[in-house]
Amino acid sequence: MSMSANPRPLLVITGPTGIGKTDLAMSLGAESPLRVISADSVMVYQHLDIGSAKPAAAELAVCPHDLIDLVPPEHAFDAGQFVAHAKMFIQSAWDRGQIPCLVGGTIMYLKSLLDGLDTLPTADPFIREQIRSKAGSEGWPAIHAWLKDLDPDAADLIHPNHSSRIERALEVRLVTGESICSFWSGGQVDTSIGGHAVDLSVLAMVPADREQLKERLNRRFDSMLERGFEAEVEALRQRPALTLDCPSMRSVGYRQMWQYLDGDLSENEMKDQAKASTRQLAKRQLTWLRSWRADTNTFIEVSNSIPVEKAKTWLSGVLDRVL
RNA sequence: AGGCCAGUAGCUCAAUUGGCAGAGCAUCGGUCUCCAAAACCGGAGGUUGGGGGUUCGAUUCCCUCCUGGCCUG
Repeated sequence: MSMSANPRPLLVITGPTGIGKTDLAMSLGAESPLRVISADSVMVYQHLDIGSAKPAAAELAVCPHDLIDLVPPEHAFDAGQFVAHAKMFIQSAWDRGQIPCLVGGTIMYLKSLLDGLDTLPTADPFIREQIRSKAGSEGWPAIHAWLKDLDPDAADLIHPNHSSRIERALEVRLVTGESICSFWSGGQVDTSIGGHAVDLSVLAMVPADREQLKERLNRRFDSMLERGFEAEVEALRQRPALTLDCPSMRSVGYRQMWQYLDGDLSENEMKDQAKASTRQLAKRQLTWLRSWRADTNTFIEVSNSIPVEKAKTWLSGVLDRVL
């Protein structure tokens, strides 16, 4: 595939949960030929609406989002699937003469797409189930010892308690017979999309005051409850294949509501833990943003209102350059 | 009013016979190559309600005051 001479524009709006990414994208999209593509590991699931802060149907009618409501909640979506779908939607936007704009706070998805993912085998549900059931009876340090036996290089890099990374490394070793380390190219990944180089502009929204963001997140969860979040989870619980082990139900808020409906948490515990998990999510997202592309991203501070004018200035600067 | 119980980290609670005040959660920082709203690692945080006494040494024993809860009248 030959590389196009002219890079094609790709926008990203990211930041911690609840900072106003979606609202800002819709404001910008009203005046420019943007096509919003979600980069959110929870909005991708169907029927996770209130708790994922998904835009309302009326808003989506005005400003369509790709990569929302893509898979049923029983599925395990992952970074690899995100990259494949996102590339397709970005290409489609270009083909229509639109500017694709990734909007979301799942930084690992954005990083996987923009910095590239080495060619590793995809997730294997059967192998994972075997690993997990063994871990359930013997504990993760025992699985780590198993990995150390098969792939000492990978085991040395992974803490004995770090279940997800142990599982992945072991999975790759069992499926391919090779160490996961042997697949790492050290950044020599092709990051073009559909054969086109990407002209990337990232806008990162960060809170001017963390306490203010926390208060907003607390209010947002209360508002979700008022808008029927409990009923949403009740309805999800009617789906036979959906369990607390599914990634969709392990997400912030859904997990705690599920436990509350199971009778494992009191109402106050559910609220407090859901809010705390949301704050921790925002904290981890900010940790990502401090290091990820810290030199190339444009950071704008957000306090009480969404800084639409600043973003418009950023956007017009980008458009002048790329069009 | 009297009696009893309690008061230890932001919260819930440990601390053997008087012997280096700890844990979980929250909080803060970090890690991250296909579950990432996941999983994990690390740090900080205390005049043990106040004051006094005994003791080499008091969260622990004694006195007193304060606060909260329960019981009796």
